[in-house]
Order: sequence, then C-alpha cells, then structure tokens
Amino acid sequence: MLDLAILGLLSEHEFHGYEIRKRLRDELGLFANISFGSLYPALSRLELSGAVIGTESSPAAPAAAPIPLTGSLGGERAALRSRRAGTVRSTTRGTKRSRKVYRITDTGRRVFEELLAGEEPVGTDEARSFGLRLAFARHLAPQARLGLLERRRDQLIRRLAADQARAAAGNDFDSYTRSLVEHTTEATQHDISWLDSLIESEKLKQAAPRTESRTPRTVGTGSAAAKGTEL
Amino acid sequence: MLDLAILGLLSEHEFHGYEIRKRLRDELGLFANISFGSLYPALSRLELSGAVIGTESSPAAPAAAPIPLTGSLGGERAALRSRRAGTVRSTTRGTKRSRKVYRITDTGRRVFEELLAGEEPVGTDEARSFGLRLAFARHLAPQARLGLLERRRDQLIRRLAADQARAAAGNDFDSYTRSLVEHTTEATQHDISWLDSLIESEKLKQAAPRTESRTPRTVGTGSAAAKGTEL
DNA sequence: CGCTGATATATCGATCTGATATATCATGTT
DNA sequence: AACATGATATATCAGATCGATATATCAGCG
Repeated sequence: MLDLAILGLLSEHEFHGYEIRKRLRDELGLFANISFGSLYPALSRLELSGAVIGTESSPAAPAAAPIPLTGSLGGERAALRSRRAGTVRSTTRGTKRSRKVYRITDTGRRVFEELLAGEEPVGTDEARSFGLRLAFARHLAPQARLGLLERRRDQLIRRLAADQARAAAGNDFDSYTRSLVEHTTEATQHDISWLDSLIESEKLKQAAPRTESRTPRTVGTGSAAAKGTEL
Repeated sequence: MLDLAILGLLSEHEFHGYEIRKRLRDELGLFANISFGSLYPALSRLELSGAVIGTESSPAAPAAAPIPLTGSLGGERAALRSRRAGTVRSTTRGTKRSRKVYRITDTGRRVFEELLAGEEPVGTDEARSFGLRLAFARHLAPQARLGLLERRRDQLIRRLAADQARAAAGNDFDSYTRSLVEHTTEATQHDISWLDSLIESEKLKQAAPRTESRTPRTVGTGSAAAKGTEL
C-alpha cells in the first residue's frame, strides 16, 4: 500500500520523506496523515530492497557536489517548493536540516509496475487502495486500467448486496442504526454510478483511435494477469 | 475501537468470539471481517481487565447450567442461529466444539459507557468510529448524542475544505485523479447532508416532551432525559 | 467415504497509527 | 533582544489491527 504510494510519487521525481508525507496528504488526500512510523520504515525497507536510493543532503557537507542527479532540475524544484516559495536565501550555509532525498531505481520502477498491476487487496482498505491505483492509473495499459475499474465495480456490487441484506434483515435496528445502514447503501450506490461513468468513458476512450501524445510507461497487458474472471 | 464494538454487542446479550465476529460483519458491516488476530486478543484483554467474563461452554461439562442469562431467550436464539437451524441433537455429547461464551460485567458496562461517551479519535478511521458510536447512540444521553453528531459534522466540514483545496490546487492532475477528487468531495458533501438531517431530527426529538417507555441506560451528560424513537 | 465448507479458537509476522524525542530555522510577539 | 511558536525534518516506540495459518469438530454432499 504505502510502498505503492511512495514509488508512485518517486516515479515522477525525487523527494525526501517529509515531502512525501505532505504530498500524500495534500494532493491525494488518501492517507489523511501518514504516520512517520510508517513512512520512514517504509523508505528504509525500499532502500534496503534496492527500489530507491537515499542520498544524504546534509548542509554541513558542501564538499561533495550536492547531488547532480537527473540533471538536478527536479531536485531543485522540490527543494524550492519545500522552502516555501520565496526567500531566495541560498549561498552556502544553512539548508535547514539534513534531508535524505530518495530517488527511484530501475528496480523500483519494476516493483512499482508490479504493485500497480498486481492483485488489489480485498477487505479493510480496498477503497483507499483503489483510490491510490486510480491516481496512478495513467501508468497502466488501457486493458489493465479497464480491468482495475471493473474489478472495483464488482467489489462494490458485492458490497451493495451485503448492504441491502443488512437493511432487509435489520428490523430490530433502532432509528440510528437504520439510518446508518441506509446511508451506507446510498453511498455504495453512488460509488457504483461513479464507477459506471468511469468505465464508460474509459471504453469510449479506448474505442476511439486516440493517438495521444504522452504515453507514460504503461503496464499490465502482456502478462497472464487474471482479469475480472477470478470471482 | 474494537473494545467498544465488543462491549456494545455484549451489553445486549452474551456471545462467543465467533458469533461476535459474525454479528459485527453481518449486522453493522463496519468491520468488514474482524481478524481473529484482533478479536481473540481483545477478548482476553477485556477479560483480564474484568470487563467481561468468559465461561467455557465445553461439551464435556454439561454440569454447570449453560448460562440462563436474560431469560435465555436471546441466548437461545443466538445458539440456535449458530447451530444453523434444526438438527435438535444435544443430549450429552458433541456440542460442536467448546465455545467460550462472554458475558459483560458491571465494570464492563462502565467501560462501555466511558468509551461511548469519550473522545472520538481523529484521523484514519473516524468514519468507522463514528458509525460504531452511532449504532450504539441509543445508549447515549440526548445531549451527548447531539454532541456526537455535531462533532462528526465538524469533522466533515474540515474534510470538505481539504477536499475543495485539493480540487482547486490540482490543475496538473490527470483525468483519473481529478475524477477521484471530485467524487470524494461529493461523497463528503453527501455525508454532511446526512448529518444535517440527523441533527435536525435529533433536535426535533429533544424539543418534543416524549415520555417514552424503554429508557436503555443512557450516558454522557448528567441529565437523565427521556428518549423516544423505537421506530 | 472422503471432500468441502461452516464453526470455533488461537497465534504469528507485518504493517500502520499516534505519540514522543530531537534538532534546526523562520516568524511573530512582547 | 529575548522568547515563544510553529514549520521543517528524521527517527523510534508501544499498541492495535490485519491477513495468513494452524488446529479441531462437525454437517452435508455425492
């Protein structure tokens, strides 16, 4: 889960831990506020497995060139952004505090693709997981993307059936519980409608011979990934 | 969280672990499928702290009366349900497998009331937590109940602001992410409308001097007011 | 008769959360 | 100038939960 989110962010450009947390919170909003107790261990894990490389960007060591990197442009932008736009101050000293900037590796990209195209978890945080995958859906091949949407729809259909069974069986519910069950059912229905519209527009998009410009490394089609047929 | 759910269920009548899991899954639907790795440790915890008492209901010990309880009607029904309706078989041997039936204590009731009336957690599972509290809201005093609803509404208002900030800031989002953000925003708005209607009907209910019959142990604010609505 | 699936309890490792600690710097307040 | 506050930044800890797995009993099915 978190690995996917981190690699997804880092696949666009490099970040340090704190930035990752902020982006996950402010941009996606899927992880309300990733705990540092999740984030930093996850980064260590990923570094250990070779999916990312962390470069110490300490202020006390201006000796060794401050990480040239991919042309340093992405890093520069990130650093600037983290410095809260403005206050040009740079020169030599005082880069706040030593930050460890993480870069994705080729291995990491492969892991990212596997995670993204791989099996979605069922249960507790399927919603969060789906949201995350959808946010990175542009990295999926059209086929895999459609599969993602349809598997999610199936999940929701099952959930709706459960919701309705609850609503039907619960005659001894008090008014609060009944209202809760009804509201939940409606929310699920709303989710399904949304999925339907996503699926429809996705099919339209794939039917039309769109020779779109930016094709950002799609994944998922080639392999023998069990598509919707697994239920 | 789980403690509250367990105590809430047990405050109505006794259950064994497996039943608790089923009820939480089938009736409330808030915990998709409580893990046994959560449930059994939680029961042990609660037993250790004196909030519940577990009685070994082994098939080899038909001696001690199998817990009469609240007139045994509720328990009977539960037992029957768990036995999958029919096959009267009982006599001496083979009651499936030894079950440990948990009963709430007075301490447990006090803990339940504290948990229910206590601070709601912010962050990750505020939604689940609220749903759970709402399902047991009938045990709260009208004042506390209204407070619960209003605090939840405040949470959602803040969440909506965050959602809208995301939607406004995200011009570089792709269509999938944008759709996700929009859908999330709509869902939050829908939640707020729901809360509004709950709050309104709660206020109406409290304005009317309903001297209803069954007052099931309300908690929260010192005032012991009446609570109607068995609808 | 064995197979599958439901009932029932228990434990394990992994992960995630929330809290806390430590440190640097920018800003605002008095 | 002194001081507090709050953002930036990394790290670690205890506790809760999850998903998987193990074990065992029994019902229904073919």
